[in-house]
Amino acid sequence: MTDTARGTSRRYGSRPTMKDVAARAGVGLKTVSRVVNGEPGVTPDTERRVQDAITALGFRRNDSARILRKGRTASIGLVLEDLADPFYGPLNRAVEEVARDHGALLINGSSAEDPAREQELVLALCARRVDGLVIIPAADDHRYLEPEIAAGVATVFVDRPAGRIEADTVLSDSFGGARDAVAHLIAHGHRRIGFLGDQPRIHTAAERLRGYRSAMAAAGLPVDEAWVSLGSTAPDRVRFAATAMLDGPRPVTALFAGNNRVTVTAVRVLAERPRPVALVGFDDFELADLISPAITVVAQDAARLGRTAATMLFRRLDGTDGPPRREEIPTRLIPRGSGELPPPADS
Amino acid sequence: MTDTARGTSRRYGSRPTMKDVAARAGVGLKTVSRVVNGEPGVTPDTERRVQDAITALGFRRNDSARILRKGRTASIGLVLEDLADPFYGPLNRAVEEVARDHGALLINGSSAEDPAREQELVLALCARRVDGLVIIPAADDHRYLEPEIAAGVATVFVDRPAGRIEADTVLSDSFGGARDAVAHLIAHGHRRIGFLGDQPRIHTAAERLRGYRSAMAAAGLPVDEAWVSLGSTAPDRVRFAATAMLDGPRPVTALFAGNNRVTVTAVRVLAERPRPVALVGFDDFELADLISPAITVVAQDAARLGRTAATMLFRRLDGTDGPPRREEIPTRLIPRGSGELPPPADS
DNA sequence: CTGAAAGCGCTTACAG
DNA sequence: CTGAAAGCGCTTACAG
Repeated sequence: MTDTARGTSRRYGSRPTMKDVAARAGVGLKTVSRVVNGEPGVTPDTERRVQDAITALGFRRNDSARILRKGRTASIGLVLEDLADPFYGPLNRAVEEVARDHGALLINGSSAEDPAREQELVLALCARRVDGLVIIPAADDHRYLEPEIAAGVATVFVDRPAGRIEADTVLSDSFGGARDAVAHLIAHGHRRIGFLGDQPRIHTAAERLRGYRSAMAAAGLPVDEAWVSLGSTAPDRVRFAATAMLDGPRPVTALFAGNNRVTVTAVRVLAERPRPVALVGFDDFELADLISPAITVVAQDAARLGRTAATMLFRRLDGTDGPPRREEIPTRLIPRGSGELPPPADS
Repeated sequence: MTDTARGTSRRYGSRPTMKDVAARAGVGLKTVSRVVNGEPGVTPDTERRVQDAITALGFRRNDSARILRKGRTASIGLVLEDLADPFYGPLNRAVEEVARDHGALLINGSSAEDPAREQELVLALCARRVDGLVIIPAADDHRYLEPEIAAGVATVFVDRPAGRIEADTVLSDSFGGARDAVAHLIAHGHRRIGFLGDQPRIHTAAERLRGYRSAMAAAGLPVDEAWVSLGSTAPDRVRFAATAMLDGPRPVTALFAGNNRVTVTAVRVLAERPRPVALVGFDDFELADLISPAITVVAQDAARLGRTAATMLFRRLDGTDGPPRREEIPTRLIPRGSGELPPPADS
């Protein structure tokens, strides 16, 4: 009886619609819509009949259809470098929480640090008509987003700035954090300090290098270019670069590692060496305090980066106008031991 | 001129549609659809006119509308406990990669270990008509999913089994891994071994406890119930429980920690104590080898869990029928030092 | 309080 | 090769 009322529509994979519910309850489509959406103007009796039909048929409103009609999709996209990178976990979670507070779902994906893949993913999200985007960019040219932004897709860049367009941005203070880290090493007596950084086309890597140079210059210390190595964070490359600095003609007595992955490899390299070398790493990581010596770091507040970006996004969606904004999140130096090691007496 | 052709539809926030493109190119709607979807049967000249209109208007196909008509949404949902937990990062990424290979987007969210929130999130995803779901369950009753599964939503549970329904499932071998860990400690001379586990209603926690008991029994060792503590993974609770076992009337000489968060706290507790205590942790974690002593772990292959689950999901979507399947992913004991410490001579 | 008609932006099935 | 009509499952605007 139930099935017949809906014709053949009970076959596996198909779902009842409001039309089916209306037919079963013996009411109009709009009345079902009213009940489903809790709108007023339905008698208790009618409402109950509709509710019964909903339960009997296992109806669940198709939000895709609703979205098509309403305009807003109540979903936002988050594009980051790698969902598996622990640094982005708290950021991801923070964006999710803000989205949830605004009743939105979160679609996310990894760019794998590939500009083409970033663009493909971002445009796929735009085709799905996400209301907004939070992007940790891999590309350095985002002009491809201009038509989308003009069409109303709110966009906020986090962790790294947008390339060749003006957009809302939330960044950590990479320059200041790096400067503080190197100044800290200098204050502990170091004069030859190595910088192990990420690829120079990445904004944060460039900023951290700038902070390194600024601190060295402020202390009147010359920088031997053999002490600066930027490139992939692949362990082999970092290991090679660190070893070259430590065993070169003018060996460094301290290392500043430009991000968490570099720090991890640096820790491994230093653990194998007979004499201690000072180390400060950009980015905090779990158990940094349990390694011996405990690792001094410049900590970023990844959750706050995400929260700030998502909040900015929803503010735009709520109608806040005005020119693109840039917010900077401070970093914090956490001394734990490795950054307070003195240079060797004979250096 | 361009704007006039589309009437007022160029206002901020609105987007051109195929109808707009058709009008501008002077062709029918269906011809635009053909060009946009690369279907055959369009003369090069017509195609060029349509392409020009697309470019001029900044048209991007609305995939939400397309989805409504086509049935499949080309998106899947992933519900896990906490996007910020590093254990789930590789799983998340693996699911994303498989989804991407199948042209699907990934919507994900955290249940925060709250059954109500899991259900709310899962049903929201069903309302969006995701094609399938990968769920790391927080709830222990999933009958709420029965109508959805009957309606064709493919569902795979990972890391923990579904509650009170039959469903495809991918699990790590928690029992075997725990048994191996405890047997390893026994082989190194321990007879009084503590188990620090997660909440007993979590399946993996129960399985690991079962593995602990099995290994003790197999070696003919009695278990003092003061050596078993299950509960929240909050550091304070774990610290309290570990301390009680270590300082009790029959002090343990070794600890088996039931997951990564427990292990981290256990490491901290042991680092503060004068004499070494053996430790094996379930779940590997970064830098476990750099702590002193390096931490012996039972490693799960989280990426493989995710890959297997997502592959199973798309196989169902591709039409594979048959009863629910269960796959078990082996674990691997990695001796690094902490699990090979002998008991104290006077024990 | 209730419902029929039109429309969101596409695709499907069909006819020329 | 091309396009008009119907429909996916909802909501909006309106009329009774």
